[in-house]
Amino acid sequence: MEQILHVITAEVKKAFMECGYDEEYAKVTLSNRPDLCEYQCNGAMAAAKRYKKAPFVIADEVSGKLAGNAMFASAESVKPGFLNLKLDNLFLAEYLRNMQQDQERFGCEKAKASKTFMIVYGGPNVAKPLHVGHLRSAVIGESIKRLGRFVGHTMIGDVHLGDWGLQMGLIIIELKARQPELVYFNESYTGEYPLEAPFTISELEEIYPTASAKSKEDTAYKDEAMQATYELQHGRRGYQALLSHILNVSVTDLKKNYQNLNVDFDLWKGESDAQPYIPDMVEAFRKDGYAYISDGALVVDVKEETDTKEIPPCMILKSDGASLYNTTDLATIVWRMQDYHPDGIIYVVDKRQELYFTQVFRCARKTHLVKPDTSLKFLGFGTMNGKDGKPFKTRDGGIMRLESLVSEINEEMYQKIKGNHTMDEDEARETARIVALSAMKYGDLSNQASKDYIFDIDRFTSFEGNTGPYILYTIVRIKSILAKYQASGHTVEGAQILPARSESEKALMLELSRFHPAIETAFAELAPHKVCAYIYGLANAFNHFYHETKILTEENADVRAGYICLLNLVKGILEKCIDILGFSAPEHM
RNA sequence: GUGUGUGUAGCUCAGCUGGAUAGAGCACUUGGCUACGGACCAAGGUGUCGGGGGUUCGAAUCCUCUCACGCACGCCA
Repeated sequence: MEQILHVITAEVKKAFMECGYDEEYAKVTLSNRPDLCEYQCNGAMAAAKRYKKAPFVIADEVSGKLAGNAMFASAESVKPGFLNLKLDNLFLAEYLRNMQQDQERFGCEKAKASKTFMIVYGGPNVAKPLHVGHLRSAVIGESIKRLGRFVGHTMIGDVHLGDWGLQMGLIIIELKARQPELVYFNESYTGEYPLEAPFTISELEEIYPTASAKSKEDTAYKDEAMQATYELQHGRRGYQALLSHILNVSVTDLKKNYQNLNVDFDLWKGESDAQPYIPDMVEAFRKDGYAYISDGALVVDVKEETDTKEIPPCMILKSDGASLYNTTDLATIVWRMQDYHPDGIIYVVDKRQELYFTQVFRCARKTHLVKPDTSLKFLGFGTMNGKDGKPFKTRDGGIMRLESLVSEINEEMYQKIKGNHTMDEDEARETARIVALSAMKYGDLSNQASKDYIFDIDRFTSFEGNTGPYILYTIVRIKSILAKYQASGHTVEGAQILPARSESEKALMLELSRFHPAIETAFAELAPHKVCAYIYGLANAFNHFYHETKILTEENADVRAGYICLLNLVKGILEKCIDILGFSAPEHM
């Protein structure tokens, strides 16, 4: 269905034209003075110059045309030249009834041109546990993916594993030092390798840091690791078998961890999947004259005349002929285009990599890895800081594992929930987990992604203010009222949303009608925080209404049923929005 | 050095892309429990929007200069 703002604008445009003014001045926006009106149009002031009339005169003429229009309760012109609009209660109620017809999308139309986007987020490394630095990418990426799907696009999420490079060589030689007798290290072995991995995930997580530390002190050890990396990348059988063990063990563990965050990926591709595409791609760069040797390395120039700063060339091969991060990322674009033909690729990555990605994007365009109309979007996010404003660390200054952070919040939430209700231990634990996830995700998503933000457990887990738990609490409260209504034997059969009977009800209904534009701009700007801002406003409007209105004890059965219909819509939209944000509400809390 | 981002109430953050008196939450003060879930609601005051200049009917928002801090700048990922 048409957005309410468009419906109103169309009506105001008509009035402008009937008065002899260009319809471009009839731009209607949400009021920034809710005490005066609900919607406003400032076009008269802009039109004043062109028509050489006082703005007030123009606004007056237009408001005269709108007088008596069934859409508006009032349309008045004010001082300098504002046009202040209030909606008719019946018009608004009918609009909401239409929204309610559609319990899936609430009348929100799908994008006219449905596109396919690949969204790259997560970015974990194999053999290394997830740490707090991985949280934002996962949380933001997941919500953008869901937002895009709701808006009507095909979103393909790819985790993009870090499974290539020196880290693999390090693991291999450390494993060799510990268990030299394993067949993987026997070069003359030609048989099948065991199906079972020679290590567990926790061993793996201990092996890597140990090897990494050794390599920093022992250059011979590091050389050996580099040699192993080289051999792995050039097809040594035993090492490749080890790589697939490492991958299997890691991915199984990663899936479990992401599942706890309600994050899932369509593709579990990694850097290693891009390797087969590198030789041909590099050869083509050479042949087509894009790549040349500079200081021994193979590079592609990516500067543009409009640059305010010298953009260094995009390096394709190091002077020793080895590939690097850039090479892998470009080759990844090759298979993405070849296998999925996306209209765009969205990278949800730490914002510090912005320069690097502009190089990659320009290189991909210049060398025609992507079509001219394929969008390459860098969605850079800021750092997650502790309460001291510095990057989030454990108490002793180390890097905190994501698992530890999650269980800390779960515990914090459990302490708040237990004992408050007639919930058994298991239910309380599960509820705490659900609410804690909302606290963590909402705490992150309610900030602009591109900015650094302060991760404050006490604030995020609070049930008051602009927090996840507050939103969930509002939903749970509505569920409780609806359940009571049903239990009392009443039904909403044949009932519908009625025109507002109070200020707070009208305000609530206006918030509901803003659902479509809120979602659409959130996706257009890749800004989940706008969804948060919307539901916070909606939850506030509901609580305000709830506080002033007797719902279940309302004596008029029609009015009562109308309230229930309204509550159903509020609940439906809140639940849809938190689903888009990537969390859910419990039954009780 | 070059580029880039940030700077809004004591704290944490919004500000619909130029509009009316700059908004929320936390904290603080006060009031409201016959609980449709009080984990809530209502009321109260707090600002040189980092600073100066400019553009215009009108600027937190656009331009310019400037200060502070962060970040990035070819063989790491």
